[in-house]
Amino acid sequence: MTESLRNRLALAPAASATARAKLEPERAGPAEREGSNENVLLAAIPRKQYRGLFARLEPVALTFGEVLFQPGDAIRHVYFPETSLVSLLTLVDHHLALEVGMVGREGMVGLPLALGVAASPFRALVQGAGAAMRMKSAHFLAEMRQSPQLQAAVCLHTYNLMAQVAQTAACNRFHVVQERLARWLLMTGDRVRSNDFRLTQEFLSHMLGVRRVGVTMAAGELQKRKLIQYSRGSIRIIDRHGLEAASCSCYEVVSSRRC
Amino acid sequence: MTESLRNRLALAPAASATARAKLEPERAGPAEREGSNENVLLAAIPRKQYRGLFARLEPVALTFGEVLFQPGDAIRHVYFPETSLVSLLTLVDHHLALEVGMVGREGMVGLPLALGVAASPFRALVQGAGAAMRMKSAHFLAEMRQSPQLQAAVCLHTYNLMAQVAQTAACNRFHVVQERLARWLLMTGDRVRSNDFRLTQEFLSHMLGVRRVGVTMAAGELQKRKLIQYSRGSIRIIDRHGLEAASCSCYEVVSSRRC
DNA sequence: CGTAGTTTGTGCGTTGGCGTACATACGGCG
DNA sequence: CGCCGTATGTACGCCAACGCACAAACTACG
Repeated sequence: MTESLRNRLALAPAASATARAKLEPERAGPAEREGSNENVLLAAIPRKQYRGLFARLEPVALTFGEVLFQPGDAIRHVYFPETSLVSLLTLVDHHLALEVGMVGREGMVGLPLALGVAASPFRALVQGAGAAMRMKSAHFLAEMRQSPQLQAAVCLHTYNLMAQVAQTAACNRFHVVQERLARWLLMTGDRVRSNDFRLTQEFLSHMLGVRRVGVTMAAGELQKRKLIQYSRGSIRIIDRHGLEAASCSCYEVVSSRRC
Repeated sequence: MTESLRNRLALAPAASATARAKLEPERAGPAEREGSNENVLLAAIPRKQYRGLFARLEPVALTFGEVLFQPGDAIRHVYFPETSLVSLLTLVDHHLALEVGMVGREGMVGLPLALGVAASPFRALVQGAGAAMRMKSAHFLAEMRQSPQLQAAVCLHTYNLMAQVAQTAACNRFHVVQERLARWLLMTGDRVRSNDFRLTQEFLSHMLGVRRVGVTMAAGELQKRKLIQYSRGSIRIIDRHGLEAASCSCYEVVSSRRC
């Protein structure tokens, strides 16, 4: 049964329609497109160039559970999350998925294109609904050629992502579920800049690559320690400092690299 | 005891002097620098440019156990392995190391420099003694600016490395030691283009992030199944096909990406 | 308001790997 | 040749997580 559930999620990872509809719909509006919610990579582009660029950027509202790429898919658009959050998953044995990185407003989805490869090795799954900008692949490549600032920002993001993926690898190897869960919640909280989000334990189990029951017990323990609070698909961080203490050192390692 | 051993290796991962000396010394000579042993990235540079480049390339013999970078170290040189093999390790909790990628003649060590960051997040540990070319960081950056071909090759390698790290992450999460050991041996064999190499189980345990005893048992099983043969620091693959069957699917996933 | 579907909780037995300790075997060096 | 350091093998208790099964609670919708 667990197996079949995993299978379902791996092949059609969208949540149920009802679950989708209620996930932070108010964040998806294009109203907040400006200001500090702007994507960091786009912000790196000088304002003069940006004016021309703007015509090629298309605001999109990403919905929870949406899959932007599957491994091997041709990359037609690149995405620049603003208030949204995208998970990068590695698939293995055709039915298991593991999150290896997350991309928010500090990065982009479709990075391989910048490296000259038109296919992603990951599944890109929208994990936090919200706003993003997107651009056709050809346009993005043209912009890259024109803007050294964009190139530099993309390179830095590539470096950070690589470091994040590697740290996640080690973390998954050495740390127990509870620590990893705490880290995941903190990192997600950082990126969506909010302390509560809507996620089921089932979903979390696929991110962390463990059984759903494992999440239940880890989350139960964290709740008992008054660090988080949750019920039926919503989780709230109520003691950020405590949660940092409960998480493994990987959290500060990754988040301190933020530059 | 295990702890203290790990500690020792983490802080001073060089093997004993005797172990070092005997590890494939004949491969380190600069004699084979030419031809199909050449590094793939360097090979991407057109021969005209290469002539000028050559003056800035310095042949070096990498010895087993040598550490090229520690995490956070400034990158002074970049390395282009030819017959040598370098492991990239993520350190965690100050005493545990885990291999997240390996770089042979298909890549370079010091990649972050190409991304505009002068520090590596990894430890780079020479895992297969042999020849390499190296270049001062400043020279490498200059070459990058001059040669679009080199840029493209480096980008492709970045992509491949990212995919490899991610696959390793998932592999470490889902597969048992025996499968991972088989995969590791195959990947190493591919890169040094040989079926036997000199490595202790202790060393392997740090690559795979498991106890030495775990390696003993996994290797014992593989030997019982006539796939490998080993004794006192040397391992030989005697049935490549069988070993592929015994390894997890990650091997073919990663090695098929080779392009 | 009740029912169906989703989400969370609990309870097994099993297992792969951990930490530790100690025993054996090999091989280079005096 | 014999010794000592290094490498490998074996053993034991332990635990986190596994796979599976089913119970309980909540919510949305008819």
